[in-house]
Amino acid sequence: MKSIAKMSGVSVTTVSRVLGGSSKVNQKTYKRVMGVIKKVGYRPNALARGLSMQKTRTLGVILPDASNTFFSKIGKAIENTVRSHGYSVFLCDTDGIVDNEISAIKSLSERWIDGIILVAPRIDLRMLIRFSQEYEFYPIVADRKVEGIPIPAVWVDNMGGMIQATEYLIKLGHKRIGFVAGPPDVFNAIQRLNGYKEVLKRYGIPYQEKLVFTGRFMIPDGYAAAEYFLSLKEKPTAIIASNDLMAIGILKYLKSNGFEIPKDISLVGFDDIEISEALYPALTTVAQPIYEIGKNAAKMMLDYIETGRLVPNIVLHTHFVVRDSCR
Amino acid sequence: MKSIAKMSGVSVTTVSRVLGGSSKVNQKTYKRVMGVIKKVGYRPNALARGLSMQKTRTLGVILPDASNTFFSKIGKAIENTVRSHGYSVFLCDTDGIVDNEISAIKSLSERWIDGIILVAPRIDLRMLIRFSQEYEFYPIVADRKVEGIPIPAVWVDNMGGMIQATEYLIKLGHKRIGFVAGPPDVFNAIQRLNGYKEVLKRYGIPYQEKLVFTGRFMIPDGYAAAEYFLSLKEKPTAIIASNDLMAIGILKYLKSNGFEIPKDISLVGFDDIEISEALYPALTTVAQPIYEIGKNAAKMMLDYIETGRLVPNIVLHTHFVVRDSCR
DNA sequence: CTGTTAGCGCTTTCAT
DNA sequence: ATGAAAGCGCTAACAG
Repeated sequence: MKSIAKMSGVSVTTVSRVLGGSSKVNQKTYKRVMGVIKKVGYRPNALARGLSMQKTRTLGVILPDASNTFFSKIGKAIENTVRSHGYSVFLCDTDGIVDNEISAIKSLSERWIDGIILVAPRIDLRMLIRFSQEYEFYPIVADRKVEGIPIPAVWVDNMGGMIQATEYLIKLGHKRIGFVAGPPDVFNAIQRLNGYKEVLKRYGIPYQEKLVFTGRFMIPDGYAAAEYFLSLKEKPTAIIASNDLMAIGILKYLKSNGFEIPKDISLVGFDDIEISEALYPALTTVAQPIYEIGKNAAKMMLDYIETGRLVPNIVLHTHFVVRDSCR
Repeated sequence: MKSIAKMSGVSVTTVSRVLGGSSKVNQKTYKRVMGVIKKVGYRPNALARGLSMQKTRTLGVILPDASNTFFSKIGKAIENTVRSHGYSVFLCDTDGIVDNEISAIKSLSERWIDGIILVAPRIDLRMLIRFSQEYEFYPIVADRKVEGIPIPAVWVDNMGGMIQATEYLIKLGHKRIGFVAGPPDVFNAIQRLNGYKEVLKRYGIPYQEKLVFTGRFMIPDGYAAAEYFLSLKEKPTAIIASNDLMAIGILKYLKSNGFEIPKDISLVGFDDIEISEALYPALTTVAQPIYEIGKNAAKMMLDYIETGRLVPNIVLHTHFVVRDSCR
């Protein structure tokens, strides 16, 4: 910067102003300086700028599992919408481990990122708020319901989605519905289970523990769940998986063991990831507005940073996608 | 830092030395200062440190599509292996567009990252080398063959993998094999097509353009490909997809149109992503060492940065996974 | 409209 | 073993 100041015969300040698009610069000097900048191919030093401005135009995104399409799509959505506003994104993968979330927050804060978007975090939110104050970043929570805590959040009505799915099955005549739950420490997993329970209650069907199998949202868990359900004396006539990945595992087990879907057993998933439609039979599932989650979280962050004021929460809704895996 | 210097009655320099783990510091002062650091919960400012040291302990990773498990797994592998060495990772998604790759490089270089790992980049490598010199970062290329250009790279023998797949089909008795290619500007896509052609030649089977359909590596492309192949007068008895995602699309089309696999038509994929095994029939495919690609790229980068010297290329190999989609 | 000057928080000679 | 001071590249008052 110093050199380009020299080359164009002005002070560094003026160069800085040209770079910053300040209005207080003579048209002619502006052009001259800009010319030199272009010619030399000068690139500003974001570190120095950040150090000086106390702002980095960089955001952190913390994901439980970047190799899961559901989350990576959210990450992608965030990056896309934020980039057009001149922000860059730091991505951290935590494998769903709280300690990793915490160290990600710390590491991010050392880099003076302006804000952190936590996707489906498991961290205690009071702790998060403490960190955000101590390290001075704007927090946003995505894909987890937040209540009574001043952190802007966007989430999906998981319970409502599961209610719809369960109800659909019951109306189809199913009474014994197996449920593959997610990890009990994941808020969304609980919500989905609650949706299932709620519908059973409404329809006067007793809730049975043995019809619930708990997994960790991965394909093999679904496989194991199906194996378990089919070992039962009274086998379920339908199975709901708390996410599509586990539904895929179920599908796999059923088909390799000679069961036909939906003839012998009905199956419902949750998420509507891309492959679900391509499965055979195409999976009936609860579609989440995946991209929207990320996009909204990003927008909220931009807003939050801009205004410095808490932005209102956003609740998105699922929609039930009927395909060919139930009857 | 200043305040903790004051609190422990030493100079900033000493604090800096304590933080940096310098040996030239009295045991007692070390402990005293460390105590204060811990108590205050001090966090270093990575920006200032970076500015001063001209090193940020941060790497950039540029991916064509972060929402594709294949790439996000690679990204995850990189982050995992690099994190234990104190490095953080900036992830950029380019949607496979060269211009985005270039702006990602620029944006990353402004942040003074120490190195950039480009995964399956489409950029002209001479240009990359120019950038790396101009902006002073260490480049590593992953998942693309690099020859005659001084950029360390790790890639997979795509052609060899496809040769194996094609040969397998031919030995099964197939003569009319449809091939779903990837984008012609993607190096790996060309390599895979070449593998296919090579085997045809070896076995004296004439190469026919109409048996090749070009897609963009996504599920719908496979669907379209299958539709195309089955509209042919002489339909292929087997189809090879250049990646598993497209194979899934093919599977979908075939099954929804009453074709049985492998009875009516055989199918082979490429990549061996997680779902491929869970499909029905389980997909016979060419497995890539996905995690290894990322891990090796990361290690090479660490090495490169450490020694400042070019590290040798690494060529990984596929292995053919026979499952149930061929006969 | 433009330049001077003082930091931003940290590392690193160079003295002591 | 410790400290003073310069400097990394940039922005932001404050003067002019």
